[in-house]
Amino acid sequence: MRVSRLISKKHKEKPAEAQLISHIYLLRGGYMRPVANGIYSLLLPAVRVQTKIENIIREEMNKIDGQEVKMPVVMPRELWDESGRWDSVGSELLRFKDRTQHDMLLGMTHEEAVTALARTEVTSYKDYPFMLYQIQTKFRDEARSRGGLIRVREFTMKDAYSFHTSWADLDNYYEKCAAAYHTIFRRCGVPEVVSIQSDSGMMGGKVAHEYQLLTDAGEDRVVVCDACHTYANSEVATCQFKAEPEEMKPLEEVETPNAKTIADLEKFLNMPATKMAKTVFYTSEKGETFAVVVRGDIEVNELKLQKIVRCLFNFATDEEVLKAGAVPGFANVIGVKCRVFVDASVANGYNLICGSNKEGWHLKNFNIARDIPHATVVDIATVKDGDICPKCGAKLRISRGIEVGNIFKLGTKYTESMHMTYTDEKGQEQTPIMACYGIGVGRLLGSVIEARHDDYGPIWPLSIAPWQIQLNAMGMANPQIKEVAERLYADLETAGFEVLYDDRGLSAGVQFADADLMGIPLRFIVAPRALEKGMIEYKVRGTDENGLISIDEVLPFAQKWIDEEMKKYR
RNA sequence: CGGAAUGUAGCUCAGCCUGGUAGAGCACUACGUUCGGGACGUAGAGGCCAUGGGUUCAAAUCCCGUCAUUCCGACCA
Repeated sequence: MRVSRLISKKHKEKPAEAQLISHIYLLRGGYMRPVANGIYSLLLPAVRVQTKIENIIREEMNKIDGQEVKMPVVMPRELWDESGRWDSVGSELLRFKDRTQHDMLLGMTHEEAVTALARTEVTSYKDYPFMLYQIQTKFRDEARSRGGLIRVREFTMKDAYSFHTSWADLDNYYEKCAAAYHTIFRRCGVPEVVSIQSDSGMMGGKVAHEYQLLTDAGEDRVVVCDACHTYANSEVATCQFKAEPEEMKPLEEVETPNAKTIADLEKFLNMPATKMAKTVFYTSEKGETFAVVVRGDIEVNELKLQKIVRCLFNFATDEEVLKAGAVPGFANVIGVKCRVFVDASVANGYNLICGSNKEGWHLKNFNIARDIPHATVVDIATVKDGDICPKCGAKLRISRGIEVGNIFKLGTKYTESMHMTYTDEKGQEQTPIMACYGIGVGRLLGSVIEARHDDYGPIWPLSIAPWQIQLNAMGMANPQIKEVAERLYADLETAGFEVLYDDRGLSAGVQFADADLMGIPLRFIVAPRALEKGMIEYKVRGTDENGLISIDEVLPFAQKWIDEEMKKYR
C-alpha cells in the first residue's frame, strides 16, 4: 500500500474527546472516526488489524471443532419471547418496529438465534457435541459508552455456543475452549490476559469466567493474588477473615453521643473498624425491609446480596428502619422484626462493637454465635486491597481490567425454555446443555494498544500489525533514492510481504511520526548515506534493534526476521 | 438515569467576564526554498460561532429551553 493513496489522516494533537491511550492513537493514527456515541467507522489500517485478529480467532475455534455460521443482526421479538429475554433485558436491548409494526430487535448476543437454529438442525445424540460460532456485529444500547473501542454500542464479536449431552462432556469442552482462548490472546500479542472467576449476570448459568487484561485503563475491578495467581472479579471475589479467638465477654452498654458512623466510633472509642459490626438496612422492590451485618471496615457487595435475596433493593429509609424495630445510626439486629443476613466477617469476629437500638449508645462484646444464634451467615463482603487470599493466605491486590472475553456454562436455560431436544441412545427425548464463549474483537484491538504502545503510537505485534513492513525513503527528490525505494517496494510486494510504502516524499520527521502511529514492526529506510555503500537501514518498532543490510539481502532478511518474530505468536 | 463541565474552520484552541464587521496554530490548495524525528516564506480556500427562543439599536458574547460531547456515579456478558 502506498501512503499517498491511503485514506487515513493522521493528527498531531490529542482529540478533545479521547482519554484512553488506545482511543487517542486510534483517532490520531487515522484508524477510525466517530459516527455517533459509541459507534465508529473503521478505516483500512484498523480493518486490517481486525481482520487478522478475526482470522486468529477463526483458526483456534476451528481447531476445537467449531463450525462457523452467520446469524442475523435483526431478529423478531418472538425469538426473544421464547427465552423470556424480550422482557427481562432492559433498555440495553435496542427494540424497534418494522413497517408492519412488528416488534424487532438488534442482536446483542445470540443464544436464542443459535438455539433456534440448532434445534431444527440437530435431533440425534449422534450429532453431539458440537459448537457453532460466528464473528458478527452486535448492538448494545449502552447507557454510557466510552474509551473508544473499549466500550462501544456497536461492535464486532466472536460468539460461540457449544451443546452437550452431559455435564462431564461440557466441562471437558469448556476446558478446551479456555485453553483455546489463552492461545488466541497469546497469538494476538497479549499473553498476559488472565482468566478470572466472574458473575454470570443476565446470561444465567452457574460457572463463568472472564478474560481480563489487567491495566489501569480498564473499568472492571479485579481481585488479584500475586502469590498463587488467583484472580476474581470483585463482583464475586471472596477473602478469608481471620480473628484470634477470644473469650466471649458479656454484652455491655457504652455511651457514644453523636457517634453515628463507623469513623465516628473509631475516633470516639479508639478502636479499629475491624472490631465493629455495621448494620445496613435495605428495602426490596417488593417492599420488604431486611438487615445485613458486616464488619465495620467492609463494604456490602450488593451484587452478592442480590443473588442471595433474589431481588433488587435500595437503602431503607429511616422510617423503614424504625418500622423494622431499629434506631438509625445506632442500629442493631438483636430483636429486629425483619430478615437478617450476617456476613462471615462478623460471624468470625469476637466481642465486637455494635449498635444498641438506643439513641446515643452502642454495645460492647457483641458475639453473633451467642447473641443471634439463628442468624443466616452469608458472604456479602466486598474484597479490598490487602485482604487475605482465600486460597493461600497471601495479601490480595485490587487491579483494574478490561474484559476482552468471557465464557459461561449456561446449562439448560435456553435449551429448556426454547424446547430444544434430542433423542438419546434409548430413544428417549433429552434436553441438551449449553455453554457460550465470547470475545470482543474491537475491544481486543483497543486492549492490545493499551498493552503495547510507547509515546509515539501503538507497537503492533507482528501477528496482527496492519502491515508487516514499513518502507520509508529519505529524499525522494533524489532520483536514485526514488528508484531504489520503488524497486524495493515492488520486490517486497511481489515476494508476498505486506508493505506500507511512504512514497509522499515528505520530510523525515513527518514520515517517522506517521510511521510510529501505524506501529508496523519492521521498518526499512532508503537514505543517501547508506545507499552510497549499497545498503539500506532497518529498524524494529519499539526496540533499539537497527542496522544496515545490503540491498540484495533485503528480501531474505525480511523473510528471516518475520519468520523468527512470528514464532512468538504461534 | 442523577451530578459536573464543554460545544467557535477538518483538528487543537483563543475571543465571551466588560455586547459593536470572526481569530491563531495544525491540516488543505498553488508557487518557491528546504529535506534523518512533526521545516520555512508568499498567496489562497475554509465558519448560520451546536440548536430554538428571548433581551437589545446591535448577540459568538447576556438570559431560558433543547440537543450533543466528555468526566464522575447508577446501570451493564
